[in-house]
Amino acid sequence: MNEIVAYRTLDGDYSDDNIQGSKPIKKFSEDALNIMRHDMAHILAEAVISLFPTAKPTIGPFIKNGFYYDFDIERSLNEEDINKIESKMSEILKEGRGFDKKIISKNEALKIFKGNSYKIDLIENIKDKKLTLYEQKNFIDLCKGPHHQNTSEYDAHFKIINISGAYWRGISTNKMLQRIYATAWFSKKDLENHLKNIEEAKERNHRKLGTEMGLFLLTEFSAGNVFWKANGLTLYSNITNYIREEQRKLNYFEVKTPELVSNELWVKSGHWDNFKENMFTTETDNKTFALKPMNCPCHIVLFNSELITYKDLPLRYSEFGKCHRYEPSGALNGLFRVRGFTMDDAHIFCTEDQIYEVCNETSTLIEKIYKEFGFTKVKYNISTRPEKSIGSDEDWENAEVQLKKVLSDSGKIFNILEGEGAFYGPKIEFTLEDSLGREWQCGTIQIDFNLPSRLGAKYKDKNDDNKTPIMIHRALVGSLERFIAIILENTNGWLPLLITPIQLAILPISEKFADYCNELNIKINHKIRSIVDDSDNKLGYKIRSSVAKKIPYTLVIGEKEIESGNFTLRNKSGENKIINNIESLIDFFE
RNA sequence: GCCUUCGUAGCUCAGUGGUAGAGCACUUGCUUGGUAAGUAAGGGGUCGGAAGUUCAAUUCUUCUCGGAGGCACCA
Repeated sequence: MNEIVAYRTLDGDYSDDNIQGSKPIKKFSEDALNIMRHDMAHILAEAVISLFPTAKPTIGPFIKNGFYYDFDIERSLNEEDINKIESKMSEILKEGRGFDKKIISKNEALKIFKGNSYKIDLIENIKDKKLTLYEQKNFIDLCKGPHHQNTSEYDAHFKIINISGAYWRGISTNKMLQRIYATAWFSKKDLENHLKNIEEAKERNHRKLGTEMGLFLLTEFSAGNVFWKANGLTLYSNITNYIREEQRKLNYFEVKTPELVSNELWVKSGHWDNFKENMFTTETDNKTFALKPMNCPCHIVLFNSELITYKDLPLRYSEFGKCHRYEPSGALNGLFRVRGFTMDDAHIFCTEDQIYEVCNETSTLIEKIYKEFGFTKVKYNISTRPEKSIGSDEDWENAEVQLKKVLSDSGKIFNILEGEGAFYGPKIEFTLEDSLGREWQCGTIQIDFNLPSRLGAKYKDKNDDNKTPIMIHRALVGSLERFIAIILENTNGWLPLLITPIQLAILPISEKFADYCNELNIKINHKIRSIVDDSDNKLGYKIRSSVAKKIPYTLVIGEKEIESGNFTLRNKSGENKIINNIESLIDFFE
């Protein structure tokens, strides 16, 4: 039997043809899995067509963990339909299907797909004169392939995951189609494992953890805005305090600027023209105000209020700035995407020559903070000059070279996203990977050649001439709200000791020891975020309850401890550590 | 914003065209217990909101608000 499924070309595409430089794709490899998933998309399409003969198939690629197929179907599919489709797919697989490749002309293709306007659209947009079809027993699809010869070459284990809407060609003015998402694997075990991972991710959902740990509330009274509870605010403050200390070491000036700002500033900055639709506005005293969607113009207002000389540069303004952006209702997503969020923002004013120094210190800071909060896998992207941009060639060239140098000097491997920079300057983006393998773009360093001159920022150089500074926008974790969600899901609520809202639960074995515990709590709670559970419950119950609240340590206090003066510190897994006195206990948490 | 779907007690969720139920939590009593649920009793809900159909709506219909999963969007 043939052990080669298809080929992988030099540019990474899959192909049936062994073009020069291609690598063979072996059976059951990762690439073969993708091809199998694409096979399954065709099987799905056959199943759907057999159950809904008027349905028009459109496109159906493989994706991470599975595949989808978009259909135009007269009525919307329900749970029952899904079950039927799954059964039908199983039937088809039992019979087995071969995928026969046919090369035909455009005209022939137009004839074959004449009832399907979507396929016609695709065919008309294909440049080649010849195109390929893959034909199976009861279904034929326009498809560049490749496919396995026959489904009998493997066991496919699949499951339909969900149905959703998706615009034809991804354009929101086009018709919305029905997208069927499914997952597929070569073994039952892989499938089950994947389904288990989905369950695991649900268990770790930050909304669930937020409720269990008493962190925050999301309510209809302000969709997209967070009500922080005491524990959540403790967490939030612990993060900002840590960042604040680190910034202080780097000579930042922390500032606070208004949330409500006259549109005069937004008109000047250009935000009014470009982003008015995404800003919350209000009319008061016949003037228009907007909630700030970002902090930069406000920081330039501060910069302009003083006489700044070259001796003051680099000048670093930081702000935990509360920003508001109107996000479409469908975009809101727990703490991940909100309408009111706090940026750990800073704007650093400097000269061209200082770009390297500033970006280097910022990059180091970002690394340090990610590490402290438990993220060690970081990816780096540099986005370069787009077609539509402002600023001189020299400025762009200089800035891009310096950004690249910052990363390469510290031994980082990075991607270059050509032309992906903002119109006002290039940027570095920091993406971290969490324990479930998901990636989150958090930190960013952006050079700005535009806004300082637009808002008239000036400093005096050595010759007493007015110069326009370069401004560097910089965020470390990005939105604090979003970062808290990421860190919660990454740790499943077992937050780093530094930031966890409650570090220690003191558990008296019985009421008799409650006073001792409360006194102990008073002695330590200026250094340790501790609570006493003096409820009338048994020890086992109290332990269970503190574990459920994700409190990392407990101290069990009974006759033994009081007599010996020792403390037994229990961690979440039930391991004990003997501590001799209060000082050592405090040291442990510091 | 669009598609699908959901909204019942503090939390997780059952259920019904005749105004509701469980577990956990909570309160009280008993229990004073040594490492993940001791025990009994009790309180608690305009069934997201509005309108409509009906003798009767939490249940059906429409609108609206909010959530979830996607799509689009994300300076």
